[in-house]
Amino acid sequence: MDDRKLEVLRAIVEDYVATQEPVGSKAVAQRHALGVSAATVRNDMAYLEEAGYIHQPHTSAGRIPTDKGYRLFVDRLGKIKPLSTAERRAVHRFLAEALDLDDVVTRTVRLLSQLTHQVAVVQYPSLNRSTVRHLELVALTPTRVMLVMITDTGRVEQRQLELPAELAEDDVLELRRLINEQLQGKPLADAPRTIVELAELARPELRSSASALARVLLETVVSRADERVAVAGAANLTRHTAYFAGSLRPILEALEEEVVLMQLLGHTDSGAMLTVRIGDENEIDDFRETAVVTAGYGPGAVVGHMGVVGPTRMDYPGTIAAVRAVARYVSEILEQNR
Amino acid sequence: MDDRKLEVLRAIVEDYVATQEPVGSKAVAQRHALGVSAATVRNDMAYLEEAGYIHQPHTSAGRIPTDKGYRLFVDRLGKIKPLSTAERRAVHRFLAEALDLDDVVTRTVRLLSQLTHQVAVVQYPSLNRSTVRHLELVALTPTRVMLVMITDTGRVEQRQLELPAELAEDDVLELRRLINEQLQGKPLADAPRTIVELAELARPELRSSASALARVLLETVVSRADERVAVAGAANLTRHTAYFAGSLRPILEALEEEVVLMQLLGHTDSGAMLTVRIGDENEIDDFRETAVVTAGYGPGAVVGHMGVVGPTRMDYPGTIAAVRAVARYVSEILEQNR
DNA sequence: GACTGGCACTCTGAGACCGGGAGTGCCAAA
DNA sequence: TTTGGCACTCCCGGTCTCAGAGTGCCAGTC
Repeated sequence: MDDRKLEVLRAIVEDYVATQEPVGSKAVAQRHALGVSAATVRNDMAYLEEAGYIHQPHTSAGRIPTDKGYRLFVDRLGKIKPLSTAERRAVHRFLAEALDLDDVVTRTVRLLSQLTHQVAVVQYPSLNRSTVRHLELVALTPTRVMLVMITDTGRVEQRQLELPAELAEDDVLELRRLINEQLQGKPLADAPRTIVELAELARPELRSSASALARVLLETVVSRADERVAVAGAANLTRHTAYFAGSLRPILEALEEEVVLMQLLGHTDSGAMLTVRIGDENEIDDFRETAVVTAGYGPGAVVGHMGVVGPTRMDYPGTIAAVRAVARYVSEILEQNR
Repeated sequence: MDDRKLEVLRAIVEDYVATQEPVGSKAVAQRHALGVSAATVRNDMAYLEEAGYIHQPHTSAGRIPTDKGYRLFVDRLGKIKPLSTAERRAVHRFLAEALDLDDVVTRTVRLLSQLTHQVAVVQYPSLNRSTVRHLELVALTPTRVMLVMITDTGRVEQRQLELPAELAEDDVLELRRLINEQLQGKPLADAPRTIVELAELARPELRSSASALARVLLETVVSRADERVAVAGAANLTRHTAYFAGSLRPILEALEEEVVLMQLLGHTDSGAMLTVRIGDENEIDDFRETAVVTAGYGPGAVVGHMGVVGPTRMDYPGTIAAVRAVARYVSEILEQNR
């Protein structure tokens, strides 16, 4: 395809994103100093439409990019526009103040939504990809203990459980020592194997308690594993109220379903640090009219994902830059806290 | 005021809530076997309008209740309609499965929003009204500890802090003993006084660490105190999209502001177990077009609030019944777990 | 005095109609 | 390959009309 045709496509995408209105040949020829007349642009547009990159809502209207058009724009045309230094500084300052992981996640999700004016979604560091830093047992009553697990990413999970037998103070300490010996420093993905052996290693008197513990640990690691997600900026969806028309409700509903959000963030192109999914590329039906920009984050390896959801007619260069910058900085913070 | 006039008002409220359209004299006379003609109803309506309970969007339209009209309805006319036994059983079953407090709150807020088809808001048990069950110190590194606080309502707060000096294992145990001695079983509202004395009670070598701990404890108790709130069912707002017209965004935004939500739940009529605030009765501007139904909950004394937010044209009897039932059952659960 | 049927009046909302304007496709010429 | 010109299409916003719903008021009845 012609270089100029690509320029025309870029012009259409940029103008449409800016004005929210179909853009005509005349506007393109005038505003984007292509050095050709509107008639020429019309020819190019006819080609682009034929090829499926743009379409007309009706005869005698301007053109609108299709999903395929946005895709081409993102892949080849959009020059990522880096954040302004002021923005960059604000991001750093805001995130640096975070006290602990919860705080980091909460601040991140707010920041992302404000920066992009879209809905932001941040996954807590996946337990599967973390290692155990420490396990603590707190006796609440003789038969009730609280299990606290702290990972290298700073995530803290806590569960309470009822024990089959009363435990003395020393017993608690022994169990604590035992589970820490078995799990400390180990990646949680490998934990299930180790956990099942726990009961056997305990003194006979502690067997039943140890296996109760093991059961809860397994549950925490396996079933609850990735479920935590933070969302912010849902109000931004109303900016595009015309766009989403009647379909606002299903999106709001989907945003409250952790499972759905995990899918949304999860399907990342292996390898790529940043993924953009546009319209029909989303496998979840409710998001067929949206674009999703996600990035992995983590100290070294990826331990979680974050991203934003908006209309396909979004400012891709700006959004991509914001998501990437924030993901990188959060990774740095996790690195430091390790 | 005439008994029949009240009946007319009830009819208008009920029909308007059901149909979302202004209701005329004929409809009232026909559907609500009042035994009088439409003309008579018209006279009553003229009176009700004069008195400010209803109004006409324009001449030649039916009548719509005003905030004042809803208020009268709620105070004197709406017979609370109890939940069906099926619903009641579902509530019990769903909440009984909760594993810990987080789970209770999450389930409660979902339940409320599903039961009422509105946005539900649930405050975590206020720290100010809880007592300390246990405090735990977990050494993460020689100079970093995690402080875990567990209250009688099952709420768990955890914070990490950097210490000014290295601590030996015994030191940690001693500090733990110290803070537990000082705080265990005490209401957190009284805690600040006790906390400031902490440092003085510690051995000289531990003073600096103890005061760092005290500082974090104070922060947790005072500034973070009531800030936790859970929200669900925002998607339900779109049901009333016509009603909220352009004002959907501010409401969505307000729902993400914990401070605002706390105000919304906080201003409860002293004494009353259940509060209904209609339209202008809400002190927060963004909620001037909504109705808010809130109830306190807690084992014995009130430790937190929950409620729903919806359009003033809501099903008050049903909503009130649902909020009350759920609040009661959550209170029971907290009672059991105490 | 309270209620009722009748009637004239008002106002909205939906549909029909219309003209301007934006944008197109195509063609012949450069 | 590009361009200016031109006929054509279709939306959008405005005006107009009309039926329908609902009212207020009045005079008559119980």
